Amino acid sequence: MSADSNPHNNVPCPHPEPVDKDSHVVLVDGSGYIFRAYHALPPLTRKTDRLPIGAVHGFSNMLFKLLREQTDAARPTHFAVIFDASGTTFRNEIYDAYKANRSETPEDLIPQFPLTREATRAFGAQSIEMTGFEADDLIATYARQAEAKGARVTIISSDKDLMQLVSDRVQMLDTMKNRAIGIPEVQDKFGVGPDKVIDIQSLAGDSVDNVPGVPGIGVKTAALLINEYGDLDTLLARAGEIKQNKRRENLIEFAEQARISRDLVTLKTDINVEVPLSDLACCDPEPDVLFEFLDRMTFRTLTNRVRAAIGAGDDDGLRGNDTVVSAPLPGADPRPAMAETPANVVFDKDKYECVQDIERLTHWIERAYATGIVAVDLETDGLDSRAANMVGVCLAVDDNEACYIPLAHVGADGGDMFGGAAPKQIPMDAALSALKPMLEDKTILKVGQNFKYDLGVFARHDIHPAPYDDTMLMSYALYAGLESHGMDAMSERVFGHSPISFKDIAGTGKAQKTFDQIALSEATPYAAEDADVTLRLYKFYKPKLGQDRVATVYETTERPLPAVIAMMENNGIKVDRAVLARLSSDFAQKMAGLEDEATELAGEKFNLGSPKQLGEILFGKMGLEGGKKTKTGAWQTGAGVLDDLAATGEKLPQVILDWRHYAKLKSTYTDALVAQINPNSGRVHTSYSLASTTTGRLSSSDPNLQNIPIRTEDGRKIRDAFIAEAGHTLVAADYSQIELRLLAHVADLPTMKQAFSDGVDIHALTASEMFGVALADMDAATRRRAKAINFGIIYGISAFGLANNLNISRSEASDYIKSYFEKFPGIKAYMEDTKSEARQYGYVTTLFGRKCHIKGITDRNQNVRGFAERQAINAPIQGAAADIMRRAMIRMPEAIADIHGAKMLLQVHDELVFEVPEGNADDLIKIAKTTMEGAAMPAVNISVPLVVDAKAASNWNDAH
DNA sequence: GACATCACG
DNA sequence: GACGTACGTGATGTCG
Repeated sequence: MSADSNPHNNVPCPHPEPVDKDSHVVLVDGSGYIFRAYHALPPLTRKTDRLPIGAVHGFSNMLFKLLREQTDAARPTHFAVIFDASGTTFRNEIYDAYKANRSETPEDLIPQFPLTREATRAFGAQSIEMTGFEADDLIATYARQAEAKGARVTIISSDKDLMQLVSDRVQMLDTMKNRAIGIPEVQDKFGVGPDKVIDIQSLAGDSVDNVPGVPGIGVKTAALLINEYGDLDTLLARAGEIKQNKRRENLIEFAEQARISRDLVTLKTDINVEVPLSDLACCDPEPDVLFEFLDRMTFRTLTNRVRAAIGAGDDDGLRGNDTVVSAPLPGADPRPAMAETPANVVFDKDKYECVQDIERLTHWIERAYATGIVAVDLETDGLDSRAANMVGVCLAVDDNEACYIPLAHVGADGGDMFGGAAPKQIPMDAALSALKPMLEDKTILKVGQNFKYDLGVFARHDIHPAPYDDTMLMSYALYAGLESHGMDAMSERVFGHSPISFKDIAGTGKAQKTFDQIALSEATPYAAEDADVTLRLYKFYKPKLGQDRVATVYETTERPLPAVIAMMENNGIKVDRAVLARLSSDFAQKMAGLEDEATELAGEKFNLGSPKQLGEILFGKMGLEGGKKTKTGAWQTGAGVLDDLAATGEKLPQVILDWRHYAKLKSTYTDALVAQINPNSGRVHTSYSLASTTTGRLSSSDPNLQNIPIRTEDGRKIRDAFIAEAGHTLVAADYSQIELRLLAHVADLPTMKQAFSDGVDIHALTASEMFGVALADMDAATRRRAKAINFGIIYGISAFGLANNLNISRSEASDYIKSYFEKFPGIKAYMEDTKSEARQYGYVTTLFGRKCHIKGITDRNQNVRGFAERQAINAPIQGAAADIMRRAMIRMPEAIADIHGAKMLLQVHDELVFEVPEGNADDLIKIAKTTMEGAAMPAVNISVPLVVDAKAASNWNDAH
C-alpha cells in the first residue's frame, strides 16, 4: 500500500512538537516487526471468522507497552511506526537481484498489514511510509535528524541492517527478546563499532537480502581486515598486500561488487520526508477509535489493560462474544514463550452460589457427575494443613459455574462476631458424607491448586480424593524456573484477571480475620472464584503439557506426589523436648562464656550478633588488615573472612566464630524446634514445597527439616532429639554419590563409570587419576582436594570458586581443572553441549525430560551469563537426582504396604527417613534399598549402579 | 523488608 | 585484561 493510495497514511499531526535535546524519539520498524511476530508467535485467529490476527496482536501489545512506559526517561515524546511501501526501491536499480531470493509473503500475513497500520493510528501514533523507500531508510533519516537536534532515539527493531545507526544517542531495542542494542552489542556482533558496520556488510554480504559482498569473506574475516586497514576503500586499494592468496584474489576481483554492496547496505539519511520530524509528537489515542479497534480485533486482555491504563471507556459494548483462540503448534517445541492469553475471559462473580442446604449441595454434586470434572478448593482457618480446621468447600464445574459450601463459619452475618448467630450452614458431617463418594469416585477428576494441602486436610476427615490433577504442578512441569506457580500470578498471566485477594476480605496484620470469621457474602465470591480460576487454569494448561512435551514428566514425577507427601507431612517425626532443652541450655552457657571473652578482647561490650558492630570493631577500632566491603558498603564478616583473620593469630575472630556456631544451633534448632511440636500429635510436621525449586528438588519449611545439622559434633547432637515412637525404630536410607554417578552417566565418563561399577572410592579414584598417586597410597589431603574438584564440576566449576574452596591460588586451581578435563574427556563436551542447549531453548532437560528453565543465558553481562551457565550445567544433574528420588517416593507407599506400621517420614534430597515397628527394620531396609536403587527404571537405564546405604537406629543421629 | 550469615544436600 | 563466581534451598537476627 503506497502513501498516496491510502488517505489515512502520513496525515499531519494535530499537535506538532519540535524535537530538542530533551526529546525521546521512538521509531518502530513496523514491517520488520510484523514479519518476526508472524514467525515467532503462535498463530492466532479471530474466532468469529478465522481472520488471522496473531501478528497484529503481538504488534498491538508492543505498541501499548511502549507508549505507556512509566519512567520519564523511557517515555517517548515522539513516536512513529515506519513501514515498507510496496513496489521497487532505488536499490533494485543499483542491483536487480536485491532481495530477489525473498520467498512469497505468507497468505495469512497479507491481511494483517493494513491492520497493523490501523493499530498504529488507533494508539495515536504516526504511521509512515513512502513509495520508493524502505522503512530502514526512513528510520535512518528520522534518526539522524533527531540525533542532530540532540534528542535520544530508540529504534524498535532487531534488524542488523539498522545497527549502522547506533551511536551514543541512538540505541536499538528488540522488544521480542527484551534486549537493548547499543554500541557494545554492535561491537560484539560485527567486531567493529557502528561507524564501520557498513564496511563489514559490504564485504561479508547478506544472503537474506541477497547482498553479494566478497566471496569467501564473512563477518569475522571482514572485521579482521577492516580493523587492520581502517575502511573499505583503503582495504580495496591495498588489497594486493594481503598474504592469503584466495582472499587477495577475491578482494581484487570482486572489488566493484563490494562497492555495489556498500551502496545497497548504506541507509539513506537524506530523504525529503513528507511528514516532518516534529509531526511525530505523541498524541493521546482517541478512546472511541481505540476501543472500537480492539473490540473488532477481539483482544480482550489488551482491552482490559488499556482501559485500566487510561481509565476510559465503559464495560458495555466492549465485552464481545470472544474470540481469540490459539491454533495448535504441530510438533513444535520452540523457545519457552509465555503462554498466550485466551481471550474468552469473563468472570461473573454474581453467578457464584452459596450452598446452604443439602438439596443444593446434591445438585452441585450431580453436576460434577455430569461433567466428570470438578475443581475443588478447601477454605480453612490457617495455613498449616494439620493445625487448620476446615471452614468450607468450593466446587467449580465450568466457567463461572462455581459454588461455596460454608461449613464452619461463626456468627458474622447480621451480628457481631461474638454474639451473632452463626449463618445457616449444612452440618459438616452431613456435607462431607455427601461429598466423599464423589471426591473418591474414580470417574470424576478433581482439579486442585496445590492440592497437597487439600489432601492433607481431607485426610484428617478420612476422605482421600482421587483421581486428581494439580494446576500448580502443571505449571511447574511447563515453566519451572521461568514463572511462578501461585494461583493469583497464574491467573493474572493467563487471563489478565486478578482474583480477589485474601487480604481484601480478611485484612492484614494482627487484626487479620480467619476465614471462619468472614461473612458469607464476602467469603462466597472469594472462595468460589478460586475454584473457578483453578478449573480454567486446568483447561488452559492441560493441552500444553503434550504440546510442550512435559506430559510424561507431569504424569510420572509430579501428579502422583501430592498424596504421598501429604501422608508424610501428616506422619511427622517425634522430637524429644528434653534433649533439645538440655542442649539449649548447654549452648546458652557456652555463648555466655564467649560473650565475656569477646567483650574483653574488644575492650567494650557489643552485640555479637551484629555484623555491623563487629566489622567496626575488627576493621575500625582494632585496625585489622584484609577487610573487604560488601556491595552495600558494610564490612564483610562472614566465616571465610573470620577464618582468615583467625589464621593470623588474632583471637577475637575465632571467639566470634564459636559464638555464632552456638547461636545458630540454639536459635534455629534447639529453641525453634520445640516450638514446632504439634500439640495434637506430639510430633513435628514439616511442609514440603513441590514446586519452588528450579531443578525438581523439594524444599522443606515450617520447620525446615532438610537442614538439620550434621557436619559438626555439636550440631549432630540435635539429631539425637529426632527419635522413633516407642516400640519403633528409625531407618535412614540415602543414595551414595548420586550426583556424581549421574554425571558419569550423562557426560559418559568411562573411567568414572568403571570405578562406580567396581565400587571404588570415587574421590580417591579422581585423586589418583589427577595427581598420579596410587589408590593404595592415597592420603586424606589429596583425596579431599579431589573431592572438592568433583563437587566443583557438578556446580559448573570456575577456577576462582575452586581456589576459594581449597584455599589455593587461582592458577593452581586452574591447573587442576585443566588436568581434570584431560583425565575425564567428556566433561568438557557435556558442559558445552548443555550451555548450548540452554542458549537455544532457554531451558535444559534432565534424563527424565524435566525442563529447567535458565534465565539470563544470553545476557550480555558476563556475570549474569556466567551464573546462568553454571546453573545450566548443574541443573540436569541435580534435576535427574531429584527425578529419581521423586520416582522412588511415589513407589514407596505401595512397596512398604506389607510392612504393617511402616511409615515414610522425611526426605532430605538424597535421603529418606522411615519409622518402622522394631523387628521389621531389616525388611524395610531391604525394600527401601530395592525401591530406591531401581527408581530410574524402566524409564532410564543408568549405566552406573545406583547404591543406597540404609541403617536403623533409635534416633536420626545414630541412623547414619 | 532487605541484608548478611549459616544450616543442609 | 578485568570482572566476580562455585549448584540448590530456608531460618534467623539486625537494622533502617
